[in-house]
Amino acid sequence: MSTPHKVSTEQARALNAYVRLMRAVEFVTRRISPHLATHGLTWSQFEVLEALNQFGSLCQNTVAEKILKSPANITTVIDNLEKQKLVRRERSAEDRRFVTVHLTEEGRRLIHEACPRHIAAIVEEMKILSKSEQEELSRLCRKLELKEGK
Amino acid sequence: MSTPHKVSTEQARALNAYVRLMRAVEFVTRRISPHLATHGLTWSQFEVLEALNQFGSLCQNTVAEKILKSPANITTVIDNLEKQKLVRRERSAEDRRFVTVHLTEEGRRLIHEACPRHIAAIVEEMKILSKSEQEELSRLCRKLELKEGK
DNA sequence: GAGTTATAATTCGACATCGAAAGATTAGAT
DNA sequence: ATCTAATCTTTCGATGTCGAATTATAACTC
Repeated sequence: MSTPHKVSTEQARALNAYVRLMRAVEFVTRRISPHLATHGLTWSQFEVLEALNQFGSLCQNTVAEKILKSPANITTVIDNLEKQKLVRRERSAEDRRFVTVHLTEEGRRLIHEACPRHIAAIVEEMKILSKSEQEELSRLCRKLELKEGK
Repeated sequence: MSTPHKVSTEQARALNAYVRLMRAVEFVTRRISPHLATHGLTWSQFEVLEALNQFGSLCQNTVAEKILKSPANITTVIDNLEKQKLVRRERSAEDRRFVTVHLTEEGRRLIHEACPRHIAAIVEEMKILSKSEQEELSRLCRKLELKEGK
């Protein structure tokens, strides 16, 4: 984004930080992703399984919140996970609008196998940063995420 | 990614930094994106137009490198831009394997209109961080991006 | 209890994304 | 000159992504 438009020094600094941020995520993601492919999982599928493993069975709306995706999207991801028999849908008895999603035994086995490797891959990526650098990165990113001043 | 798996303190710190990083990008992107929609552009379409505006006409392979996407993907994005008459394809005369992509007048006009707003939106997001924080973020992200030690 | 409003999930259409395979073209080797 | 390898683009199939409209259900109001 270092554009031909005239920008002040301050704007250039902000833009540079932004571009670096985007590129870092792009490259880190690219290096981590292959680990998931070996388990036959896409990124979103992994995130859904992980959320179910961590929080227990959830309704689809909650899954969407956890992995920061739209409900419409969750439907298709769950569809594909169900085809692979990694999760099971269950229409709630009390309120029939809700669909609760459960891990199957198969799904639980897979995520228990994939998760440690995934964590290891992430740690491997981040350890290029020192302890204090990791903490500083967390702090800065949290500020960007919240940005309530907006 | 704070998982139920046992992780050491060091792993937890690395994971936390990673999750913060991902979420920050997710939220910042979400807040910036609406600006593009007002110009009828998707994220990728904008990136392609911007690359052409910045570097001049490029062949598709180069566009793919600039915006960090696969060549297969570029084909469809350019297809959609061409439908809107924002870019023009031209088979290279010297080496007919290459397709050079040019901005049309329409495309140039649009990107000149959209770019400043986009930059403003980014600056608005990043200015929650101080000068030195922006610089530190750039430095940390650059380290993550390169990570040649791998 | 009938009508309104709210919420959960799905469907639909458009676009993005990638890997793999295919097609076209060039460059290099012999 | 011909064969081979490399390179650029496209096509194909699968998945993901979203907003908007739709369906099903529940809760609320009067």
